[in-house]
Amino acid sequence: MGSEDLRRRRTNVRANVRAAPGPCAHWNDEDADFIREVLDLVGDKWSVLIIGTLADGPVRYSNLRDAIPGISQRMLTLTLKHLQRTGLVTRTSYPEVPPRVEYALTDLGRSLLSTVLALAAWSADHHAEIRRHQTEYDNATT
Amino acid sequence: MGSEDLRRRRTNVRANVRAAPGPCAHWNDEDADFIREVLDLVGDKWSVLIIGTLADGPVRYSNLRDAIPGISQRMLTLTLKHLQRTGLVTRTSYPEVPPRVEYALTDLGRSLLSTVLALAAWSADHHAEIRRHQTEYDNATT
DNA sequence: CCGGATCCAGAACGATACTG
DNA sequence: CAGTATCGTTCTGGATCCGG
Repeated sequence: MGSEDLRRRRTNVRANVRAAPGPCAHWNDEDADFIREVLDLVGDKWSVLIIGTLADGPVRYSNLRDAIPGISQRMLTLTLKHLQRTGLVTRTSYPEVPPRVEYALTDLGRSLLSTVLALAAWSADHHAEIRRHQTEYDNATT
Repeated sequence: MGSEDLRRRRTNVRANVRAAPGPCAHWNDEDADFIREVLDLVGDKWSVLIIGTLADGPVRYSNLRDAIPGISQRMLTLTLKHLQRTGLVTRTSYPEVPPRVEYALTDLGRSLLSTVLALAAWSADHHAEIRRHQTEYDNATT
């Protein structure tokens, strides 16, 4: 693993003693760290897809792989580990033959799901407007 | 192609092949694309910080740079362009000497701010629990 | 004062092959 | 079935220098 070792992903960048003015009125510097941790967690390519797929109940590894088009086994495993480490999903392996492993959302994961759904709703509501701005911007700069 | 596909999907009950599985019960594949666009936009290292800093009103470039500790000029410029392209912020340059440029949130940007605040609240509420899970996971795997 | 341009290290991601 | 190992590519972000 080495460079992708999970526990070293967020090497702490503390020792920030507020030399600068508060960046924002809605959160302080410490809160900013928290939200960035969550965005690092959820802002990657697959996390929200996996969380959404687990919304209805436990799902097996291969079902996840099939349900999420385009994901590689590597990223599925990696992201699941990541989500498991932060306590959003649980992994349960049943000692059978053939092996069976189920992943499920924890209560914490479900609570995040609801706020992610708000973001999804915003995306659906405004994607047309976003597209309009984008093409407008692109035309203005060419 | 339509009716043939439909027939095939119906007869796939025997095989364990979910022909075109929606990945999630809460959004379809197209919605998944939208939310990923928004996450790509907002999930980077600086976007939310900038949005938060602009929450109270227009801010000049150099004030942004000072208010956001650790950001490089390159990333500030880049991220601002990105946000401007999607219509979340506006850029207004005043033809003065010395030059002055102000950035401000659009209505779209403010609407996103409110949903981002929900995520920030979730982060603040659960960061302790997350930390606990992380150390627990790390201890279990060593 | 407000950037643009360039270079570069490291991280994220994907493809493929292999294993208990 | 459910992963791990390894390699290669692409992308991100920081440092630095330059320009209007």
